[in-house]
Amino acid sequence: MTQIKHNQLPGKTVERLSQYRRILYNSIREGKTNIYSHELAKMMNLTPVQVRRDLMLIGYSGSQSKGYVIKDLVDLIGRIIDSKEGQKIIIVGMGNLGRAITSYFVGKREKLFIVAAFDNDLQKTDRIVAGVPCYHVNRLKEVIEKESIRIAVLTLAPEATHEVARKLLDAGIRGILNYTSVPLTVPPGIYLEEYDIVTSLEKLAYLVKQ
Amino acid sequence: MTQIKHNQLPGKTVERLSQYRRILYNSIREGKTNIYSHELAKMMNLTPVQVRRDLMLIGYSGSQSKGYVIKDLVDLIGRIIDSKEGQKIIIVGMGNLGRAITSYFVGKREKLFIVAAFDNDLQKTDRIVAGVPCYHVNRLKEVIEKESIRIAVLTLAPEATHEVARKLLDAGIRGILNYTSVPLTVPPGIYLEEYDIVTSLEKLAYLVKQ
DNA sequence: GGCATATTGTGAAATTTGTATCAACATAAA
DNA sequence: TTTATGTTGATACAAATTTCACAATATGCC
Repeated sequence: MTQIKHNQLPGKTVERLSQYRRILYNSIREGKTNIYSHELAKMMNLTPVQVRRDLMLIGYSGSQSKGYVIKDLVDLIGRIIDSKEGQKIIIVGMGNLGRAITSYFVGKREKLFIVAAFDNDLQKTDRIVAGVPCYHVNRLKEVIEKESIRIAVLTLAPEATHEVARKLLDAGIRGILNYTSVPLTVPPGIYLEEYDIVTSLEKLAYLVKQ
Repeated sequence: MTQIKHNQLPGKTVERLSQYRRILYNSIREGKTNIYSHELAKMMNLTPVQVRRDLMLIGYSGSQSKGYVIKDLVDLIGRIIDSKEGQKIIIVGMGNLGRAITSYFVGKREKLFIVAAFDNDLQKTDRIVAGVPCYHVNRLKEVIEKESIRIAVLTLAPEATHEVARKLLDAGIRGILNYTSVPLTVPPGIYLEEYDIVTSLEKLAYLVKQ
């Protein structure tokens, strides 16, 4: 097997790899075994060059006649993105959004597990919500440490965000996906992704207005 | 008032403007009237230069002694992002995610209105869901045209995505925010934003793994 | 006034991200 | 065998975005 060098893939490439793989899963299901860059590009709404560039970066080679072998490519993307034992994830804040994300996500990926949820509402805690055990937030550290959890999704009320984030880092969380409307700051070595629905809608509104 | 030239602001700048405004609302609530670039930068997790650059692009000037006048800045961002009469938005797909987004969003912005939702489940249609009237999808075109709706949020099952997108464009939708896991292609002049939770999580997992 | 300090605004450089071009090569058909 | 076609891989180029560096200027203090 080719020696892979993917020490520092561009962020956008990583995102596209995730999406390539999802599309390729579908292609496999349809019985396809090989795929050309222009086919994949069309399905992803990209240029063929960009597809080939991404695959070049992860050191995968196709053949001029048959294109890329889907199964090999999926496996390689898996070795790059997934960790062997899988990653555990927690959801903090089991309001509408937290529950929606949880039930949407559960079982979607082989190597990513939502193993716990947290809330400060006693109505929700100490029971199964959307298929996941929901604990009171004051047990964050305990559960994170016991289960060696590294990734947290924040879907809680704005007021509590900063305090919870601090506790998460203290407990050993290394990556945060922040869906609250409160921008966070994290120390070096901690990874943060932020996404806000309102911002996306306002951007669209701006574009449509033109 | 300064003549504004914002024909074609960079996409990233538009996103940040939306976020500046949200933060500035809070600052106003706390009684602040002026703000320096480095203060805003710190709250947003950016560099002061980037803040000043963005404000330069929208033609807003501050003073060396007092920084920026928050109220003026908020107003200016509003004139750039918002349209005077506001923009109407529909949600297509009232599953968990659709309902969560709707109830999260309702009332969040003065100039953005979720005016209708659609689903193909008769259990959900012709009633108020999360504060918004929910119609059957076969009434998409009718409602969109009657209400002059330009923006749609897609939170439906993957299978139906392509067909629904086609209908939306046919009915006159100009901007789509796609939360399904199916990449879309749209003709020129139509704006598309795509976001996928799984991709964000996989990216985080990749980063944390390093 | 004169000096130290702090802030804005901006041209230019650097970085990141995406695109165009083309040589090399495999296949199929003449 | 030769030619036409189509694809990959790679280099060069272009566009978008961020950061650097610093002039210009306002304020407060001596």
